[in-house]
Amino acid sequence: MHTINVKPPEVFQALADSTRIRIVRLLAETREVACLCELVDSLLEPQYKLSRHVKVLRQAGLLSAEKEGRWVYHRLVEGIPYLDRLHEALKALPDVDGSFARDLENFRGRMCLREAGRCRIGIQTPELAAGGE
Amino acid sequence: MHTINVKPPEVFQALADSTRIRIVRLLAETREVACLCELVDSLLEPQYKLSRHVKVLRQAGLLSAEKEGRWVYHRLVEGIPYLDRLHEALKALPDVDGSFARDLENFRGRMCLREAGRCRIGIQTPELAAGGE
DNA sequence: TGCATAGTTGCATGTTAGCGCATACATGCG
DNA sequence: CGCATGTATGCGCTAACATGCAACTATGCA
Repeated sequence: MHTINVKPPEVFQALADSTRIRIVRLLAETREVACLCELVDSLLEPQYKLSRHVKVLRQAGLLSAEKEGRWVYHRLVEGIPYLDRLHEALKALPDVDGSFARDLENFRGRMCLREAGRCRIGIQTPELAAGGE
Repeated sequence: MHTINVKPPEVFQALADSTRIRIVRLLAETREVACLCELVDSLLEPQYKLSRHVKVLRQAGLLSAEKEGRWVYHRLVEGIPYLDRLHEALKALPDVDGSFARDLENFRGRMCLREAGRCRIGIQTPELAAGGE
């Protein structure tokens, strides 16, 4: 079910967007699993937007998704040599304006709201649930 | 003169094209320097096309160029952590259809035509010099 | 069974990107 | 100087992409 066919341009194309880089970078740095609403509260981007970006990453073979009740948890696909090295490259990216540090801080704070290791609340910034800021 | 400002999306965008991946992969694998006509004869793509792609890679900070008479030699930018890891990722890419092996073979063959380590001939496939195949 | 909520997706739109063609620029040689 | 040759680029076209809006699906709880 997972990427048997590797299309390099598609993989890099998937990372050719700042929002998608933020998502992957967050998951690469923390090696965590995250549902969509946790990503929304971390990146402070509209839900439909992140939903679509996550889909692109999944289709490129970078992420895998696992449904759990109403929530869908996303994680990095690991164990594939060129992907693992790509993650290393992402972790080595500089954070000139500190925007990634902010994402990371939001994410860690959001993780604290989990119960029994799972997300039990929804989006905490309502105006992002349907778009707009 | 070199990339002081790092824009991650731009870097990955530069690799989000099969032709550009072929170029970078060739240079990463061989750690060689190559002029444009050598790339044309290796990838068998029109000259104007590779010229433009090389420009994109240069602007993204992945390649550096050095003019030498009529020839312009291109090389990988090395020594920057996230770029070096990106090269590792590229070298770890699978070559399912053997197309990269072909590029590599063409490239090595073309290198044999150098005199004193420099390219002294032009494009050997005339129909590619101005485009068309 | 009905509602709230997590997540997905069709549509319209503005923007960007790659390509082929032709042409222009730059350098070296006779 | 003028031509041959390696390289770069403006133009027009077409296709792909990111986004906002709104509607839709899916799951759990009262």
